[in-house]
Amino acid sequence: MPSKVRKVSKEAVPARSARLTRGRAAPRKGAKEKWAERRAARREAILAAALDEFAERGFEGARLDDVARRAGIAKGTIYLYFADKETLFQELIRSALSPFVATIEAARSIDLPLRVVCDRLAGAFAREVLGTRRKDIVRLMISEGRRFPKIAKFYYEEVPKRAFAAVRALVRKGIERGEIVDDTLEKFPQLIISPALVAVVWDGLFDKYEPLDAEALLRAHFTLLFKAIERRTP
Amino acid sequence: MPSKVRKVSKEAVPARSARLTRGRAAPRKGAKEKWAERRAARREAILAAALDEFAERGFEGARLDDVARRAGIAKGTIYLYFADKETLFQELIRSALSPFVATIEAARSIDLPLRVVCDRLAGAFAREVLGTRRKDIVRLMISEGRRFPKIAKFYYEEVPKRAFAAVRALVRKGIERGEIVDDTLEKFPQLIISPALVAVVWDGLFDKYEPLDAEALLRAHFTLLFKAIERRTP
DNA sequence: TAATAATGACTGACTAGTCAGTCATTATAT
DNA sequence: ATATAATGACTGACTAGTCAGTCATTATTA
Repeated sequence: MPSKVRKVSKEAVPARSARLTRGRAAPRKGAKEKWAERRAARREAILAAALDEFAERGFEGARLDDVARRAGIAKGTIYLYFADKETLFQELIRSALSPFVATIEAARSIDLPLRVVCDRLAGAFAREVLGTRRKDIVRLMISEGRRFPKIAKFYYEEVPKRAFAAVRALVRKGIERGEIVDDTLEKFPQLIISPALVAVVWDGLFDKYEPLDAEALLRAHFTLLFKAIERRTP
Repeated sequence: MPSKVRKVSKEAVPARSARLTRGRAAPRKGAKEKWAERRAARREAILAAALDEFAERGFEGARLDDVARRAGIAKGTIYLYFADKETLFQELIRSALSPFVATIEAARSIDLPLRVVCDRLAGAFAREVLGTRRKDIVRLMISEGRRFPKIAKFYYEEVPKRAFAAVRALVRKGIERGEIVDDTLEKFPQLIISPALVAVVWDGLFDKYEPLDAEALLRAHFTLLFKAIERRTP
């Protein structure tokens, strides 16, 4: 860890981003719900700043002073929205996961050839995870998960458990339709996503030394995989 | 992070494991080299303690007071062997890697059918990495690597770069021999090891909720993989 | 006894979390 | 409409505690 003297990181500071001051002409709306909206917006701002900070320094290394600076607020304000550092971290993971789970559940019921579903998922993963801050969430889980059993459990229930249930359902359907003949993936659904994990880890660790085309990797993976499992048509 | 008050962790303290005091009757040996030996042994003890501590708490979370306690020495002693915390971490990775690299290099020149080599490597990985503290080194690299570019680069040069060179050599040999017909793995050697990475990450993160038989996973992986790439014998 | 190794109390920089006080906004009274 | 009061979001200086790294002292060895 660059034990350098810590830079005072003025970065990304939208200089005192003002209080929760309304900017737009007030539409028909009770004062109460306007405040609720503003609180929600500020909460989001803190979470966004926290993602930057935690992704950059890890849980222990992250400083709430810097989260506050990134969000353009005072440190005390964070504690009006989150009980403590750990709760902030937990809520960060939780909030990032909820939209993702929906995507997973949706995949279960797609009614297309398995091969097509897989190719679409590969694209979606490259676009929606590797191409966004979500990859940082995955990385944070990998890096910090062991030290936060509660969060790890929550993550397990929300992501791999659901994702693997979806994989199993899709594989079963593929077998019933006669598209594929091998049920290994029902036993080890991990085998379908493992190159995706490699892509997440590789990126930002070795990418500088040997760039990796994640989407091509996933495509190659599925090409090999389907050669192995699909009905042979010689 | 269990923000509990930090337990004073008396754990694993081999109660004052004595100074560098010789225990055994002195054999024929110059005083100089005896000292060198003892220094080396103490160095190892510190590194072992450091592995425990870093693996448990991560780089930022690790306390050198605890490393010292685990090693049964005083904190100041650590500084007689390592310049600072970061150097200790770096040397930990470095020392754990050197024996491992030899294994990788050895694999290149094995002269057996590719399938057999792969099965052996799967077993070796399960035994020598997943079954030992080495998996903690891999995990540490995954977790902390981004924050230590120098160490990440070193790791890259010593492990994936060499390992993938070996994979490429083996694949080429397999093709020349007519054992396999697909060169995807030359382009993406990551595909051969990705389930191993999954196994490392899964273990100690989700293992409690859904145990994973790593060796079975790797065997299933190679079975599928070879179905896809080996010469078809219908 | 001299030289070297080890110790552990200590320092100083750093940070999670607190809280008394400020001030923009909203509600109420005139 | 204007003045006054109430609200509660926000602030930032402060506390209490942590921990990497130092060094004067003590122990061991030759």
